[in-house]
Parts: sequence; structure tokens; C-alpha cells
Amino acid sequence: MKNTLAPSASTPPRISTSLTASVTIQIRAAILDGTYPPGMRLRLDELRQTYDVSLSPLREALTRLAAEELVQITDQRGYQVTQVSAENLREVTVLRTQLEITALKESLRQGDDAWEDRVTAAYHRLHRLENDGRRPERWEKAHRAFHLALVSACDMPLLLRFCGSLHDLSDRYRRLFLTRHAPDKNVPIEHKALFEAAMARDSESAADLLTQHLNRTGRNVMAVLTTSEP
Amino acid sequence: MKNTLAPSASTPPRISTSLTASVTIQIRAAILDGTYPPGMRLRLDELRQTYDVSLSPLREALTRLAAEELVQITDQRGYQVTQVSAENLREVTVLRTQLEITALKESLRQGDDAWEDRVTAAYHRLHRLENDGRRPERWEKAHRAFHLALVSACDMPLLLRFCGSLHDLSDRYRRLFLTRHAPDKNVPIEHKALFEAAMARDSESAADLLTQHLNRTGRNVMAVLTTSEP
DNA sequence: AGTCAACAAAAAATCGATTTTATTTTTTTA
DNA sequence: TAAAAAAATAAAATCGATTTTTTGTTGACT
Repeated sequence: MKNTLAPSASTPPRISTSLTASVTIQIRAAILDGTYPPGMRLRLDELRQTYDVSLSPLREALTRLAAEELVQITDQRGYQVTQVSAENLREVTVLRTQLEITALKESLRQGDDAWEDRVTAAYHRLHRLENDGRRPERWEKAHRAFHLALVSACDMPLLLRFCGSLHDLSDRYRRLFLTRHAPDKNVPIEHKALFEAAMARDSESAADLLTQHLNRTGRNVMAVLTTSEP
Repeated sequence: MKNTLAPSASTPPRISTSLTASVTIQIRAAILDGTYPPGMRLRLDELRQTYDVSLSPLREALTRLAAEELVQITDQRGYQVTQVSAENLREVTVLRTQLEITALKESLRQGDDAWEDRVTAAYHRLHRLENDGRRPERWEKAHRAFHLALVSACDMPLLLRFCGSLHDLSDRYRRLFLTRHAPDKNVPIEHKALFEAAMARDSESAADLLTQHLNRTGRNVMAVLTTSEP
């Protein structure tokens, strides 16, 4: 059946993105917020029904998520949500710190006016949502956007990809283990200091602040992780 | 039809690995050695015929290669071999240097006797093939194994994955652009020095040597890349 | 002639059925 | 009864056909 100009009533609106991409986004979100907990087996038949798609886009989505280390593939034996561990948290934190500092320094060196605008806008959006507590999803989004904006002028696409993946991985830890804890009062202060150092193009201070910021959260998560898990 | 103990004559031997994995390896090799040159469109129908498989394993293989940045996916518009550029070469070299140094230092700190044995064995295999020139494939393999062995004791799986990807990416540049050039006489010397510094657990020297080694090759490639390409 | 729309061809995306492999359960044998 | 073999079940892997999207071409109209 061919498409006419008027959208058919029987056919759903049909967003102009591939099913694979859409399913990837949905499953990633489910893994990051703990809906699919660490270690959970992801059976193709179940997912097929949940998302109402066929095997092909599902497999491809899971393969993409495996590239981000959110899913583990074992040939011939299927898929599962990547496990968490103290060792992995440590590695993720170390790598994220190192790479994000590289990206940040380079970004401070290269950032132009447009970058300053992006960072300022992202910071204010984040600032508005800090201490609110009633909009966790929005805060998550703004928080990610702020960190991304800071490094966005580094002009190193591959590095930004690594940073993005590592951000997701450490975010999962935070969201899994710090859900029921009072928000760290220092975090908003750290964001402010980081923002100001970035605007002042003070590389060393910014790098130090970022390191402290990431390590603080890492330690908080580690504390819960190692007490809840033997 | 069920499998009997005697392998059927009509059915091919059937290796116990997934088709996807097998096709991934073959296409990766073709990209790394230039058989599929930068920018080449990878049409599913053509590949389907070349490797005699169906769409599903092909798509999955290409998705995996996209995760390694060897293939670019554009939704709804297919696949192509990742382009090369001076900027990308620079980024790959910088990131590889930084990450491989981190892995190397940690490996020197943690490496045990088994690690020393692995590195020694890998070095001698490589040494035997240097200056030979008649066994390029074997040298490639030994070279990769040596670099991998050096960092293999760092106990950071994620970092090793990044290093592996970056190694492939920079290897492609070297193989694409230094094919018709006389081998750099300094490389075997650098390998020897690097091996000895590693065995002596001299982190600073080893890191310096690795940096020089990677930068030298990077500069050699860059020279060819920037003259051949306007 | 140049622009735009309808049409045609090519390629990617998706689907559901089939085949292969792994796992579990049952049965047989020592 | 315990170990081994066989059968049954479940899940992943693969295939070829169908649908959707993109791209290229032709022809009408200004």
C-alpha cells in the first residue's frame, strides 16, 4: 500500500527514525534507571513482546548497547544487563576522570562564545533544578547536559564518545545505589565552582574541581555498594 | 535433521562459532588491510553474496564494527568504511598514547611472573620477525600481541577494550599509508628499549619510550597522509 | 530552459518462519 | 542409587520474503 499525502488513520504516526534506534533508547533508559537490574537476562522473546518489534531491530539494539558496556553478549547464550562490582566502579571512575579532564582542558582552550553560551544555559537549567528533588528525571537530563556542554568544545569526537559512555556507566551506579539517600549537599556547590572556573578558563582549578566532584560521587556510591553487597 | 556422531558429508564442517562473529572478523580484517578502503560504501546485498550469509549476521557484524569506529552507520542510509583524516589521526594518536600509558603504568605495577613470561615470549616472537619484511601478516600479529602483552596485567578490562580499539584504528592508518615506505629503522630499537624498561619496572622510562614510539609512527603516517591528500 | 511533482528503481529496515544450539528432564544402564 | 545417554524443551541464530525509505529519473508546467 502506498502512502498518500494524508496520513492514514490505521497506520500510527510513524516517527522518522529507525525502530532500532528507538528501541535502543528505550532499553538504555530502562537499564540506566534500574528497571532492568544488573545481571538480568534479556530474553529476545520477552523483549519482542514488550516493545512490539521483531528480532532484527532488537538484536541490533542490544548489540549497540553492548558496545556501551551496558549489555553483555555471550555468543549462542544470549544477552544480559552488565553486572556491577566495586572493581568496575573504580575503573569507570578512574577512566571517566582522566578522559573528562582531557576533554575539559581542551574545551577550555578552544571554547568560543557559542560554547560559553551553551555552558551558561546548561548551568542555569541545572541550577534551577538542584535542591528541587521533585523532578529527578529532569535533573538527570540537565546534569548530563551540563557535563556534556563543558567538554563540548574539545573538538575530539572519539573522546566525546568515550566520555558519553563512561558518563552513562557511572550514572547507572549513582542511580542504582544513591536513590534512597539524601542528596549530597556539596554537589550543587561543586557544580557552581566548576562552572565559574570554566568561564574563567582556569584549567587547573577546573580539572581539580571535576576530579573532586567525580571522586566524591564515586566514594558515596562505593560506600553503599560495598555495604549492601558482601 | 539431527546431528549424528559422524559429520555429514553434505553439511560443511560447521565451526562452533556464530556466523556473526566470523563475519565480523573477516570484515574487520578487510578494513584494516585496506581491502575495503576508507569511505567505501558497504552494501548489504553485495556483502551478503561475498560472505554467503543472510542479512541478520551481516547487520550485527557491521554494528559491532561501528562500535569500534571502523564503520559508520547512518540510519536508513546504510554503512560505510570510516573515513580517514589528519584530525582523526591526531585524535587517535593522542588518545591511544594517553590510555596506553595509563594501562602500561598500571601493568608495570601489578604484573607478576606470568606477565613477565608473556611479555618476554611476545617480545622474542616480534624480534624474530623484525627486519624480516617477508612476513608482514605475521609481524602485524606479533606486533599487536607485544603491545597487548605489555598492558595485559593492568586489570582494567574496559581500558583494555579502549586500547584494543585505538590500536586497530592507528594500525589501519599505518597499513594504509606506510605500505610502500621503507620500514622505520628505529622501531625495532624502540621495541627493545620498551621491553627492557618494562622488565626493569621503570614506569617513567617505559611511558616516555611508548610516547616516542607512538608519536614517531604517527608523524610518519601524517607526513604521507598530508602530502597525498590535499 | 528551469523548477517541481509524480513515478520508478535501489537499498535499507523489518518481519515471521525455520534451523541450530544450549539447557533441562527423563530414561536407561552399570 | 549414581552416572550416562537420550529425549524434550527453551532460547538464540539464521534465513528469505515483505515493507519502508531513500535516491534517481522522467515529464508536465511556468
